[in-house]
Amino acid sequence: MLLVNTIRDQFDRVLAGLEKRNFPEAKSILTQVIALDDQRKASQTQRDQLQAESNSISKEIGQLMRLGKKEEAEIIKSKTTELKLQVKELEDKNATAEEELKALLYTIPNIPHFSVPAGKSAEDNEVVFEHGVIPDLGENKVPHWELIKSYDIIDFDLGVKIAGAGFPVYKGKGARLQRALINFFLDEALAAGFMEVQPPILVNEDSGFGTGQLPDKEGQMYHDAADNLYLIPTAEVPITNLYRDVILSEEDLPIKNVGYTPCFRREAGSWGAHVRGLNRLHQFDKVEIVQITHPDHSYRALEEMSSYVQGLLKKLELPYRVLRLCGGDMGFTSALTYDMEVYSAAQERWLEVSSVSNFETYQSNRLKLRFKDGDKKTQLAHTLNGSALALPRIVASILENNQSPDGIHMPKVLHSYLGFDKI
RNA sequence: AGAGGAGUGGCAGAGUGGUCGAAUGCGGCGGUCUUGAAAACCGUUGUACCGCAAGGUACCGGGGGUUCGAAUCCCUCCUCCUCUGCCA
Repeated sequence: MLLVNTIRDQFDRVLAGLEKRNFPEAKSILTQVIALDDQRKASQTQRDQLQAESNSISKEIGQLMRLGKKEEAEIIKSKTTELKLQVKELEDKNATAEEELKALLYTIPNIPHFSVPAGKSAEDNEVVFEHGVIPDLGENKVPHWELIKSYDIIDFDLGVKIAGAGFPVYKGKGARLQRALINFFLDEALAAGFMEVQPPILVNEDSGFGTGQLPDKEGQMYHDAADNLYLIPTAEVPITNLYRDVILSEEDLPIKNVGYTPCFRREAGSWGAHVRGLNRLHQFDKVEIVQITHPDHSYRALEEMSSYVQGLLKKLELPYRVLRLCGGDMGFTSALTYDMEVYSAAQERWLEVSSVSNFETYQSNRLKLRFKDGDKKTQLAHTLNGSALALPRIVASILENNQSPDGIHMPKVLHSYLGFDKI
């Protein structure tokens, strides 16, 4: 969430940013935030004053008691009754203001970076780079949902039987392809200086709030009510929360973590056309990279992460393009997001396989993720993350783009991981 | 899962109702001394909020309560340790 001080000090910039996102009633909400914060400050100052008075009376009573002057102590005791009532009242007022303030701040998305284009929907995203040649499959192109059937490598019906729609079962070479991709992605990330972590895939409420999935995306996550835990929609949640309530030292930065996890998304209400086969699932595998950086270096880190992900796509020999998301299409918590899309030659469409974002201090403010700078002052760090990569659509694209009469050829870089070169 | 014990500052560890934000030791930082280093000695060393500042307030696992006053008493939740049970 945004810092109230940012809203105060850079009101116009914040307002302009929210307008770029088409955030409604921005001005009135920002004004409300400041008013609530003023209220909060006023009631706290008052409370603190009265509490100070009450504290000093208590000390006095303590001294009188020690001297054995019980009667005098009794007399001034009565002075505190009124104070206590007032303090209680102000505390309630303060708590209410704080709650309202927080609730309001939760509704405000991050401020877009200046380079983010204005726009309402995915159509306004800006293509910043394209690479590779789109294969021409001619008349014989077969979509991946048919390929997986004819080669018997991914079984949706079996998944329905044991779990439900959107939970595929990978079999034989299909399963081995999953494992190969995961290992390939992890090895690449290790070579690029990321430290591997294996986090829990169930997280508590605090973690959900820390990275911003809660409160607004509650319905997107599977929830275990018995223990109040959430199945993670992405490894971003547990990995970034590793650093919740942490004060790092400047030398620790940048922190670079990578983790493989399954991801779970309810995708409530988002089924329809274009979601056949592997295009959208309730459970899928993803390798995620996370960075925690000094505020001065976060955009450099974002570019690094973007080229790192592009490097993976090049090694997999997939045609791809990079989009800079527009204000209207960007995630709630992000300041700047690049989406990487691969071309799926039988579906004849671009599929998002990675999303690389800089959250600046939006997450770290919620997470209380800070570092001590050179002047020994604590300040909020910047958090970033990106998929590197999400598997299903990569698989879809590999299958479709490399199909041929004699089978599906695997990208060279995977051969040693797979133990075969063709399906 | 049951029984018992315990959670205090970066770490170790004292403190069981009142000048306790918290002794002491270690570590860290600054300094004296030294050719340099070590040792010794002196000083300093948590976080957040309000305030221009002085200063004030809050925090001793989380939350709630008792009290004029809570690290200390009560309730509740969480976590860890030991024993018993169960189990990949």
